[in-house]
Amino acid sequence: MPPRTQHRRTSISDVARHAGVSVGTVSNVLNRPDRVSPGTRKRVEAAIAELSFVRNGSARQLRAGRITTVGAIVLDISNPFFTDVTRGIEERLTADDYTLMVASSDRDPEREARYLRLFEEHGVRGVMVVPTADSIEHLLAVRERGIGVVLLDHPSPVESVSSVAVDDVNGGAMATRHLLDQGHTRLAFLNGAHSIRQCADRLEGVRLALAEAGRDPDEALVEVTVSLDADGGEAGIRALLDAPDRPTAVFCVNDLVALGALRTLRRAGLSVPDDVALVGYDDVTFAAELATPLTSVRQPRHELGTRAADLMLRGGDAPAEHVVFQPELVVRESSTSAPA
Amino acid sequence: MPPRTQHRRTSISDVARHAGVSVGTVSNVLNRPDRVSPGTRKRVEAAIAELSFVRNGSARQLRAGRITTVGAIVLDISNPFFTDVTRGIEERLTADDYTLMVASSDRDPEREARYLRLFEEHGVRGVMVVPTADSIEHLLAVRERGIGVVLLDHPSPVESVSSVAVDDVNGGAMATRHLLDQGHTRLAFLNGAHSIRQCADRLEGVRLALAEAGRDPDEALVEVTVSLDADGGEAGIRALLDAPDRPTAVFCVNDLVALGALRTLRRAGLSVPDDVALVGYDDVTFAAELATPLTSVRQPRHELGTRAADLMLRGGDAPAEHVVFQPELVVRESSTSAPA
DNA sequence: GTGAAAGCGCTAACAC
DNA sequence: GTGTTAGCGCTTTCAC
Repeated sequence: MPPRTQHRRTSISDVARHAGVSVGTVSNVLNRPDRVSPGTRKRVEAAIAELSFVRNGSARQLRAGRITTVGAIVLDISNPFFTDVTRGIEERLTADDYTLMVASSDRDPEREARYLRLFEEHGVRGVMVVPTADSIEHLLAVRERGIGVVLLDHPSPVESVSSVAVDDVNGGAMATRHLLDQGHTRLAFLNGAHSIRQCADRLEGVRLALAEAGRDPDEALVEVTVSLDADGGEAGIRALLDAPDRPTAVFCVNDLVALGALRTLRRAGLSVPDDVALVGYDDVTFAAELATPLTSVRQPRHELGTRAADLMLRGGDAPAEHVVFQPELVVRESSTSAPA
Repeated sequence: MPPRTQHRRTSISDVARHAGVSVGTVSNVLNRPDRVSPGTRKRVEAAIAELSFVRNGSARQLRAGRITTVGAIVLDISNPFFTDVTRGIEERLTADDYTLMVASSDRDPEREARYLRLFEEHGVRGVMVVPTADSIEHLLAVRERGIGVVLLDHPSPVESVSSVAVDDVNGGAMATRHLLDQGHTRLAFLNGAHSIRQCADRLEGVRLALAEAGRDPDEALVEVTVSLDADGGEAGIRALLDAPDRPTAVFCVNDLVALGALRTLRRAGLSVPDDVALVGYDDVTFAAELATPLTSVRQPRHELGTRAADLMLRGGDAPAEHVVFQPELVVRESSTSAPA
């Protein structure tokens, strides 16, 4: 049976009494030690230690409005992309002694709204959000109430809200140009639903690069809509294998999809890259570690986070900024042979 | 220039004034709506909407002591294992309308202590901690102050502190027995530092299984100490390849290490599993998706989290519990041919 | 350098 | 059913 003594938490006045000083003095020791004479300070510090006093953050925040907490809402915390972004945020915040509360919306606008309210109740100084929907009305409302808002991995639709994003159009274009450079003419794109901004943008980039090369996107490209995981990649490749005019190159909207695609191609007896070239997106940890290392579009995940936190920590009166990072194509074996 | 109006947050008394009622009534609408007549309730709700009022959580908590926040400190939030554990925790907490604050200690006892204090200041009801060190003195101190403590992925060294863990000794033994069953006689174990409890335990399991089979662990086993990532696996295999008596089976302390091992074996022209059988640990998402699907020891990550949250949410006077889950061996191609 | 006291926004106990 | 009010623990003037 644990001795979980449920007595009242020891408060600043307990410490004051124990040290024979006033609560104001204890508060000074805690917040402006230089204002207190060394003697009393020692005494108060001893009392704090003896009673193992821990400040009540709620009271502190209620009184002082001193807010050192920031919230972040990402689409899916188990996605390595967002994990790395989060770490970037945390690293930057820690440097300024801020704390981060993270939540995952799981692409559900209701969950996003729920966490948003929760963070607001907890008096966060600001929130960094990967929006689930294109509308950011609700975020503007939050901002009206004096809470900082930074859009994560999403370009801002309005001038007044800061944002940090990666150029997905260019990412799609880079991947496509690379495949065209390798001599491929029939391309497939395993993509997610166009309602997901990243997917729509990457498609736009693909079409752009095709047009650039003088190809008609409607002819040179087969787009297959799949779920954003390995099963999606498997289904996508199955659909392509059955088609009469098999593409020689497949671009996948993320690395998990590419993983499923790779597996399925191999099982079908096709060689990557000799029969089919493959390019993924995100450059997750294991992309380089696969039996056939995967060419992938790398995004500056960590920097995305640190930069977002940067924008968050600037004063509320600083003008909004819209940062757009450029992705980088990491070429590996999965795309570097000439097509058969 | 954002209109970040820094005026005072609208409070419950603003709402009361706007609706022409008292603060008590507004509070009642918020907390016990049934106590309020439908007419006034409507009016108050309208005022809340119009002023877009959001409750001040600090004041609420300060007054009511109503604590619905729980903290979790894991070793490394970017490790898929801990991500899944965290999701399990969150899921369970959400069901009871609790909120989770997550932090990553990065195996640094100082960071652990820092977050522990922070959580305590924020008045969390309890903390779930994967301890960085074997000592849990500091956690006992926290518990003394009325805060619940549950050890995560770590068996409790004391009866009075609840814990949730997975049997790593058995996990190591299962993997080893499987390899022995396949006819292997010369085994290697790519392991981490023994100061990490999981590593020490898994080694114990390996030796146990060898002894069980009548083998002398010191003879039948080569242990190589590596870093807990893919580079570690690569280095480990390199060391083994140079050895005179190459093992025919390699057990890796986690799947990332196994990934590096797999890659390096292939590059050396060795077939997995025909030349060398391979077993990993954790059964991460991509284990099944590799060109040679990886046999791995699966841990009930999600359940580990939900169970820990369960223990956390029980009343403070419930007796401590020590839950130990059993891992499960997931057999795939990387270990299922007879040795060459 | 130190103490006294006001009050942050809220909930709950108690009047009416 | 609704209003009034006392604090929760803290920071911060403002006296002394």
